[in-house]
Amino acid sequence: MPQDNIRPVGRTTLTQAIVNEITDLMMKGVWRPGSALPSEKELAASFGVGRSTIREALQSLVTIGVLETRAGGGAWVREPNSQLLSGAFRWGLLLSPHNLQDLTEVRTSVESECARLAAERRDEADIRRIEESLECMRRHRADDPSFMEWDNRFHQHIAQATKNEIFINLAGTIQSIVRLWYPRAYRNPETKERAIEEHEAILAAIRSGDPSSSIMAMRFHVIEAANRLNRVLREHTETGKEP
Amino acid sequence: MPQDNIRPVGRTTLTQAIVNEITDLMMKGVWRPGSALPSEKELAASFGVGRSTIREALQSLVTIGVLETRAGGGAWVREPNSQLLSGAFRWGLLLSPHNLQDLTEVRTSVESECARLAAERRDEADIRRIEESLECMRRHRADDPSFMEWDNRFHQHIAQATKNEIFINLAGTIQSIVRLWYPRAYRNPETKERAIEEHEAILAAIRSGDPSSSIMAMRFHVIEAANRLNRVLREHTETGKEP
DNA sequence: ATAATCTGGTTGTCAGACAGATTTCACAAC
DNA sequence: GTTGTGAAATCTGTCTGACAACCAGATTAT
Repeated sequence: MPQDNIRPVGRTTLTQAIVNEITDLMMKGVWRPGSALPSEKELAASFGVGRSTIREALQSLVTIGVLETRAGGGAWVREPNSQLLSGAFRWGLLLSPHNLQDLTEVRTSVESECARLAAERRDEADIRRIEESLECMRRHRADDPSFMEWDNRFHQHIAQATKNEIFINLAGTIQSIVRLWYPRAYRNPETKERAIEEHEAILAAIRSGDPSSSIMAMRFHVIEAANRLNRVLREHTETGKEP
Repeated sequence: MPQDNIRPVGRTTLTQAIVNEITDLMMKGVWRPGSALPSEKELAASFGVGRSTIREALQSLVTIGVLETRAGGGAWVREPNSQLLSGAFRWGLLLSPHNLQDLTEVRTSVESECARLAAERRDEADIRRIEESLECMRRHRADDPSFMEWDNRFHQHIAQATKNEIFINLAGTIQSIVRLWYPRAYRNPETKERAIEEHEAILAAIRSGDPSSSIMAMRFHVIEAANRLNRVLREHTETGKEP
């Protein structure tokens, strides 16, 4: 029997190991959002490492936005707020087309599932919020930043209609990444008109409560949006530089 | 009218300031992917701070995945890859509250999509790895921790067969959360036998390259596994809260 | 009761030290 | 000229100790 799946050769630095330990403990619910971590000295003693190592690990989590520290006041697990999380990743997103394709696949899957659940669970308030977003998109079709903002909210409100916290969070993460890219797509004015049409179809499907047509409408929209973006990127032969 | 907007007061720590400086320089193209950064000592001198501060900043960027360090060899800017994107999802999931039902919904969606893509893209090596995991599950059906470990790898190898790094990471994160609940499900010995049968069906579907039957097999398995777990939890009147 | 002050613990930052890894480079061997 | 070798210089990984700034709660003074 071939030893194909041995160990991923856990060779790593102590600091990164501590980061993993801490995040594991957070996932296990030992430290949940809003609660305080032990002091650096205690952590160092518990893990059997020096304080510098602990500090490097904690600072990593602060930079990512998972923790918050106050000089003299300890470290705290932050409340979930996808906004700030993704802010930390802004600089890394000089995507290659390959990354964009991976992201599109995930987005297609997650958002179409959101659309399905939304069709099954939406209430009056959900529909109203989604409608409003769409209406605002139409009204601001001339103003790119506003348009994108309402486009974003449209998708976010659909996620909220699922009443599933994790989907809401996933969709929020996706939106905040997608948002970094789409200003470029708007160079082509036709983009926005098509987007509005596709959003109308999605809204109609969710309002009628039909899961499978909601999936299809959302799927179509996400894939088409990615195609439009790809076309713009290719035309400008900008090798995907600054956001 | 309340003074809502008085406090920008950007006071921050030196470490975080250095993180911003470095990322700014990277975005300006001073340090491009593949190039090496100055040594920690030089950076400390240039920025006029201590080496610890520089190290905390660099380690943050290593954790995020923007940099790579080699002991004795310096720090390098990494090529942009999907790991950055995966991180965003991972940290988001870490903070969002996870109850079993929400989690099961998300898991069903993500893993069945993985199964679909795996059926379309799997190569010989993928199939072999998945088969091996299943074989090991059979061999360790008496040892709960080992069994769960191989169960985990089975799912992980399916994710790998998608060749989509974001899905691989997302599935892994979900696995590690799910893993917190499942030791309890094994109190019922029948659980493991059923799991093996369901895994066999998934493997067969993926091996035959049939996307839709792969989706169904995975969907069935995830939902059934959740049902079994719920049954155990209810018997023990442990309310389905956090682990 | 309220305000001022003290106090112990905590984070932010620095400096120095040393082990282990890596690169460099001169030098020897073919 | 190319390749292999080994030592030196450099770098990161990690720990320890130190001190200022800071925060929260207890104590004291008004």
